[in-house]
Amino acid sequence: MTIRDVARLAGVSLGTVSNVLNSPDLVAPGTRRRVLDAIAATGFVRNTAAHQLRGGRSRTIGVVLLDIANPFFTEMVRGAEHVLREKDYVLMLCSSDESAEREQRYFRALEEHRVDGLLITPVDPELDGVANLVAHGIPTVLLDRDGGEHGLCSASVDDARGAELAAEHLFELGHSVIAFVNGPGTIRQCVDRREGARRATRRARRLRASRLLEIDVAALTVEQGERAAERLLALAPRPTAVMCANDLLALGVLRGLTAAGVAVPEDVALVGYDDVTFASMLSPSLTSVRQPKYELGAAAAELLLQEITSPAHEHRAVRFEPELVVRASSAPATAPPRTATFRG
Amino acid sequence: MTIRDVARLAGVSLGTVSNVLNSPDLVAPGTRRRVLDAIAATGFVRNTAAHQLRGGRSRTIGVVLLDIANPFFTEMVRGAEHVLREKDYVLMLCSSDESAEREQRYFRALEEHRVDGLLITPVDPELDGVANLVAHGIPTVLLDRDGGEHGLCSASVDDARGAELAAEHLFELGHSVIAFVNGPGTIRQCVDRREGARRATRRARRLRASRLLEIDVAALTVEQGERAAERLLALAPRPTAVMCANDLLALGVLRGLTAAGVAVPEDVALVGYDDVTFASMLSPSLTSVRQPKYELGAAAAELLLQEITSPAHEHRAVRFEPELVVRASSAPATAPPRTATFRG
DNA sequence: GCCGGTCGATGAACCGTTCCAATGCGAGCT
DNA sequence: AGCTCGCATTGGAACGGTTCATCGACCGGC
Repeated sequence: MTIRDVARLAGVSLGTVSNVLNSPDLVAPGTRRRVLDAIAATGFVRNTAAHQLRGGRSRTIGVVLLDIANPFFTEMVRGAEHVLREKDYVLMLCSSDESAEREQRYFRALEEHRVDGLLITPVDPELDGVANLVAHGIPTVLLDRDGGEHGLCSASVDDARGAELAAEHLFELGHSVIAFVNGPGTIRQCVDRREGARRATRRARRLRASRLLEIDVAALTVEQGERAAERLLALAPRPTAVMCANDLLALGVLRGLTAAGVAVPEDVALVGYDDVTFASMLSPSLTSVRQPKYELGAAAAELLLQEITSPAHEHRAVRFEPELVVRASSAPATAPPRTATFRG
Repeated sequence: MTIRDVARLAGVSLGTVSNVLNSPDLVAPGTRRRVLDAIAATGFVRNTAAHQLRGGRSRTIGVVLLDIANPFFTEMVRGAEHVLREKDYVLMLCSSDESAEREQRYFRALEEHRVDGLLITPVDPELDGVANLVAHGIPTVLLDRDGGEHGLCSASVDDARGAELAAEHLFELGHSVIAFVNGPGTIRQCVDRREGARRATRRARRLRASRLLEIDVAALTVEQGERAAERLLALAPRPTAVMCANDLLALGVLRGLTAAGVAVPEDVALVGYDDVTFASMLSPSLTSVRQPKYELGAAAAELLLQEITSPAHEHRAVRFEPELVVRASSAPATAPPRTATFRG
């Protein structure tokens, strides 16, 4: 069913049908009626490819994520989708699964599809793959990465600030020795969060003796958290509070401590990071740092729309503030600290 | 950068460039070299729209989900993506958010984009919106819905069987009175799971006195689970085992029982459904019914590929078996049943 | 009766690629 | 030399819409 079939049925030229579709006010009401009837009768569906070929936009946005099954990313996608569907955009969603080669393949495919813009969580922190796309003039916005230094639009969260909030919270509760169970330095987020925790510690030290004991683990998993709990119990001085680089680690620590007979929050206060869905469902419910995921995606989409519509465009790196959600797992320090509770 | 620019630079006709791209063996090695060099020099990227217009496929699959932020769906998408990316397909992902109107809008957009096929979790169980697409001849496969009765391909899980497994497991552990905390009858899954639980109960009754106490709640949430726990404790005869229509309910029940001083699994055995990530992380770790989500998506994608490539195609409704994952929350019944443990 | 202007409709060019019939050319055969 | 054959390459039509210059009809004014 083409525009030509519609024209024939309505007894007009194909140009007129096109006008009915694109600028209806140019067409006389009677003719317009007849054409619309013919469209309904034929079940005509406009062909985006032809539209696009003649110089129009593709009404398509490419989204390349590290992992499509990760709720953090999908919540961002949801935010982006809600913004973009208002403008009749459709998302082409690709999961690079953290493979640079696969990412490159997808970039290529999206370029061939002539997407109007791209939302990317890049595999390579140096943005090698992305540079190519930008050089080709495809509007691009980074997700969950600061693109400022590369002159790109981006929407990201201040990870240092999040860890700072967590540490600050624990110091303010009266804890003076805090353990920070952190992931490997190869992960940017871990590096940033360490920086934030240290910053808070430096500030706390001005008020009273304060220490941050850093415990690095190999991965951000529950199992690693359980192992970290064992190491925690052997520490001297023994921390009365623990913060973790993410909620899975925190859950592991919680299990490890509970198994060893250490009560949370009575003996040790615990704070996670990410505020995943189940954080609020644990017993005790977990204090955690929430990232504005939906807003992140929505903001990135807005930036992209701006970049698409206005060619001369000032690149902006939007940075969001994380939020500390205080729940039951973090209680004030008992005075004096009940270090005796630990079984070395 | 078009194929014409490449042709000019290489000093050949545009037909030759097309041949280099599509059937390289038709072109003399020397010429091929020159053309490839020219392609590299110009940075030429093939335009899918033009390709598609000329009669090719769009290499695009539309995926319409109820909720893109729901891990159940995204895990399916991951399975589908892994299959489809091997064939150089890109996914157009749309979240209907359970709105029929929005779903319809997306269907329309995907049709205009001339997707080669569709993967759908339909909003309307009667498939009103989908019928239109099928009539237009767009290959369509249903996800997580049985399409057999509508003559459609589909990949779904046998929900009745899952609940049957759960109930069977509890009866086999020696429990004779089981409570089933189920969601509203407007949700297909809840209806099917009820059916399965009843089936298992009928069978258990042949061996010895067995009862299924059905407790219906308004929604599949943690909060509703907690409320259900209160109702559970007031039941007579008192169940020694509880199965739930999903893991959130189970978590709520767990919290409710624990708060009332009832121990799981010592006093009451507990089984969930879905096996969400945190099910294994709870204390006690939750016995649950796992659905082969990834396989579901992958199978749907395979079916779709078949339907796309072979025009005369026998529609198939693939049905997966769920799997019971036994963990710590379900223990054998103590004999005689320690109903005294309950505080009415 | 002629002119200018407006409104509505027309049709051809164009977008970038694919596909196919046609062409050119050299080798091999009679 | 004339012919056929095969290979490499070419040129142009086609895909389905959009855009725009153009055209025709009609009306009012002089």
